[in-house]
Amino acid sequence: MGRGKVELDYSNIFESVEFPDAYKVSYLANAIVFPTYEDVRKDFGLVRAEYHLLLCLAHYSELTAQDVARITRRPRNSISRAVHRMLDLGFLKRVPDPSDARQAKLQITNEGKIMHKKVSEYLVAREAEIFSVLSDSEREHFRNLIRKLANFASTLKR
Amino acid sequence: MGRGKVELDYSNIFESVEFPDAYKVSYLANAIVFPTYEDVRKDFGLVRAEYHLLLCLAHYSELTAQDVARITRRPRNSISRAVHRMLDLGFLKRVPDPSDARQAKLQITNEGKIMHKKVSEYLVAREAEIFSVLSDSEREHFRNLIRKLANFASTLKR
DNA sequence: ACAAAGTTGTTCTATATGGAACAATAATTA
DNA sequence: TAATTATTGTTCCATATAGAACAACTTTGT
Repeated sequence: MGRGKVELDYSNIFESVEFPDAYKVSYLANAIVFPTYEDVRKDFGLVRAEYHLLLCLAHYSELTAQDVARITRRPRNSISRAVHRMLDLGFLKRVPDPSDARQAKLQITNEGKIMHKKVSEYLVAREAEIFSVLSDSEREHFRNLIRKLANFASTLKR
Repeated sequence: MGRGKVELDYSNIFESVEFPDAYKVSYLANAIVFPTYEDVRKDFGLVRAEYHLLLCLAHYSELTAQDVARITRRPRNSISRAVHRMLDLGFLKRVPDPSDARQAKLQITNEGKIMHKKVSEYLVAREAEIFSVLSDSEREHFRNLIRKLANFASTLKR
């Protein structure tokens, strides 16, 4: 008896940690959000900032790089790098802003929209999978709560 | 009129995106979770895997590096690197496992506990700040829902 | 009108990170 | 027992990422 390996319960820490709610949000980020970015990189060849660009410009018809940095809370230089690659890939086009020579307006191309559609379909499916553990009414509650949290987060200084 | 810059509503995308729930979880990760790791790095000198080690060993008296990798879902090599640094810093001690020469049992030292306490206090305060937007009953609901999601995430293959 | 301060996008650099391959050991199977 | 397969911890390497500094330009304040 007692010779075999003791199987650790790896989820004890969910309850015993000093900041259990924040810990589980962080855990979800590590377990789901970042692996998902990794999947997008492997399957579609886009790193995080690149996909963020695509996503933003699929939802706002015209943005500057700075806008995207603010929307996604990424550093400007990451977005800058991503813009060049997305231009090269033909997923974005860029037109100088005549009213402000510092900046340029970005738009998504048709190729970009096609890529966005492909990635989105993957992400929609992944969302469905993750949230399948919640009932409809639970999911409705979660939606409202996460909205509050996200809206609050969006007011935090960067 | 109409000459000034138009102020963009950066949170439109919260509702218009194809995967609004997952997007907001991801947004929280980018807006809060990762900046928090960054704060811990700057203020306490510990990178993510290093703090994860400390956290795990503050809650389980003895773990292998592999255990920590599984608990936190970090790659083994990140943990391995972190173990060496934490040993150097005197926050951990390591004893070979006589029953399995491949692995070693890790434990937190008193210095490690002190550091853990400092970082935890910071994270507890941060948690309180973030969740201050929810009422007590909302937070209670959120706690239950995020627990379900985290438990589900913990069953996903890595 | 002029100087000072702020903004945009960029490059350079340092570092955190993850994948792949590896040696040592243990477990499994023939 | 011998051979194969799996596991642990590690090193090496490639890359994603963020900070700092910068030039060009715009806005603000005097």
